[in-house]
Amino acid sequence: MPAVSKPPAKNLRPAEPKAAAPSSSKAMKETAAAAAVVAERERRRLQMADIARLAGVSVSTVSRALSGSTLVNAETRQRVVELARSLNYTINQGAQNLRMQKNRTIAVVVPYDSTSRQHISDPFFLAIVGSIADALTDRGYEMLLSRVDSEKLDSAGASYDAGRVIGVIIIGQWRHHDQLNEMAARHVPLVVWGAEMPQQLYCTVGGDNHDGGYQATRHLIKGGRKRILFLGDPQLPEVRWRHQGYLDALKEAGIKFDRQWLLDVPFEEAAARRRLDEAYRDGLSFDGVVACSDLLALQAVRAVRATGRRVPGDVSITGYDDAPLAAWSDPPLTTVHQPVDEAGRRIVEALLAQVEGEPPRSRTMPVNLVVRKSTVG
Amino acid sequence: MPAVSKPPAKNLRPAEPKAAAPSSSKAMKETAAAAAVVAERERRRLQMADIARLAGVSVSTVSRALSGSTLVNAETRQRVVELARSLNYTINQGAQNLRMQKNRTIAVVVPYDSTSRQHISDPFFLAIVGSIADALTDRGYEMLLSRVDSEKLDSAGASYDAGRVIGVIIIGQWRHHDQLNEMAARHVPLVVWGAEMPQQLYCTVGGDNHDGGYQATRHLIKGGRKRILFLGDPQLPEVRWRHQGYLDALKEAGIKFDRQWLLDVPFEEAAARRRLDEAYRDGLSFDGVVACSDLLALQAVRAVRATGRRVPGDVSITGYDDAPLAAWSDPPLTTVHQPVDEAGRRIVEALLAQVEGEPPRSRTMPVNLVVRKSTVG
DNA sequence: ATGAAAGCGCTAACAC
DNA sequence: GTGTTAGCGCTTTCAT
Repeated sequence: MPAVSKPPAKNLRPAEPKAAAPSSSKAMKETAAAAAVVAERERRRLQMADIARLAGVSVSTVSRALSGSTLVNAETRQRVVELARSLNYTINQGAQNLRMQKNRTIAVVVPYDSTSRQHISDPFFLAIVGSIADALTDRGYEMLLSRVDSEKLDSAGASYDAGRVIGVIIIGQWRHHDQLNEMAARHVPLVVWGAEMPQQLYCTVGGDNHDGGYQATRHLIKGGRKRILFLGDPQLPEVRWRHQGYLDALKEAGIKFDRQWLLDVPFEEAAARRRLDEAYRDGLSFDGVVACSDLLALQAVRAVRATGRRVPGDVSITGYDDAPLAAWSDPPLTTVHQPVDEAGRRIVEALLAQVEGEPPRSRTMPVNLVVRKSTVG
Repeated sequence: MPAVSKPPAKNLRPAEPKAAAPSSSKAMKETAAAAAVVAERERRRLQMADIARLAGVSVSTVSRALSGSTLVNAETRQRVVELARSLNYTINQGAQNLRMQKNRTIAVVVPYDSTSRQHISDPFFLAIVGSIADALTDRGYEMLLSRVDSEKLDSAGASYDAGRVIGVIIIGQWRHHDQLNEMAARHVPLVVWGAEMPQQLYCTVGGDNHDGGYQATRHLIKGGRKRILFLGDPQLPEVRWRHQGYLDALKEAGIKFDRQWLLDVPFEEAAARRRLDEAYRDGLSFDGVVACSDLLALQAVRAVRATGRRVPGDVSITGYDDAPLAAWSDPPLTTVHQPVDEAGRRIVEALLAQVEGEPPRSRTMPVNLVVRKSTVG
């Protein structure tokens, strides 16, 4: 190679020099063993060039061997693969991804709502995360889990813009319809666990909230209840649908809805209890409660019992989600079961479809009422 | 540029050509707007070169501007930053990491044990995952969550070897002491939620299991119980310690342990129930149960009640973990509270210390007994 | 204050 | 069947 065609090599190392390598490339003709020892001593991360040197072949050959290419001699391949194995060498995924323009990582975001304080520790959300993790693992994708302030949801989009992930899953839509729409408009592959809304650009997967609210209410009515409270915050899309189902069930039974029956509490236990106590103090009279989570329902149970009344004797109460707790509580809760296991699969399915370029398709899954002892009928 | 000094450019694109760019570099002097439009139309991911072209500066300048370097003219910086902002451009993290040799992601692995079937959906493990996610987020790290067959735990090490993550957190040690030791011997920064064991190379963070078992048992004894079963599988390190604590409490009270009192069931509900029913059938007589999870305890409650006996009247029962469910169950469980919130912080702390090169330091956190209604005393 | 160019660890087209 | 080399999208030294 004529000297004119290439400037002398310069020292352009990144901050951390990878190794105190001899400066002359000729001095690098060390023996395999020695090189391994050096690499180990320096505690530098092994790389393809090391394997190549040790195996006495070029990096291309190593690359081909490790990818199982038939272009490389079977025996050579064997040797390289075993060498890599024995040294615990694994292809640097970052470099590979960069070169191949591939990526199999999905962001899963659990927003925390500064107002309602229901965050990642919510058992139902955690269960969904688990279910998504399973579905993703099954399909060979990786999951990057993070918490994000729900006011800054778009920071979830940033990890997409940064090429860090190829799609985003958000657990719960809260009040952030607009932010979500914006992300979708930017073509971030996105699936949100929640309820379908009018004028929605993004894709949601969720339970049938209208039917959930309807079934629970209908069940109470069938049990002879006529003054039924609704416990939840209808500002949240999921809750709004449940409330609509509740209203429809009332109407169907010819029961006129009383504004006072709506107890718009956030997903927070203490607030629910306070709100119920207030209702009693205000002389509100009721014989049924449709709550928007199992924990809320149990708070209602406590509030009712605190007045000397009985559940379900005097007041029937339904929960929502069918968390493990619902089956074991006192009383065991009649509750709307959400299909957590299916949820993970559906969410992942919907996301990967978008990654493949298909248009977003929302999906509503059926829910079913599990009747236990917190209601009569 | 003399032709001799450089071979003609060849087409060495990776599989997906990034854009149908004009072949002459002179033709690339498009206007800013046009370029943006093209990039958008091609739906190619924006990159630094695009921003550079649009801003009329070199990529180096863009790089410097975006990193807030003072080496760049304040006004230029402003312009570049705003341009990037308005186009939702974000530095490609993969490329940046590769170049800078940095990485802030941590693998969190929830093994599933094919034998006992307790897997990622276990509420307690999920809660720990949530707690770790919080701690990691707080410190600016990312979390890669995955499930792994506990027989192939070392695949967790692979993502370290691949440079994908800089450390690994494993939730639950199960029976895989040896595999974990191996990983640690390979210097994979590693923290395991579990119990400390003799001859352990890896770092564990966990509750004080001996004390948990001891406190629960002691509480039963104080309540006058003398024939106390232990429900759990002592093959698991955590359970082994709890059992030891149980034995020590018995000995201290001068109660002789009867081999039959050990009901070695895995963390699986159905099995626990079956085992208890068998015990009754075999004529085993007992007045207390120390269970190794809240769910196990509740199964015990059912089994006891199924014989017409009462809890805690005839049999006192303690749980373990203090899951949300324990407070609401029937009866509310006396149980050993595990410090979930602190757990996440401690685990992350221990891991990052290792990443910084410090030697592994295990940590045992205090636990405390929460007395409710499933025991007398 | 800015630009040119090398190289992070890898893959694949091209030459032999 | 194997080696050489360009380049994935960045950062940083060096030169200006």
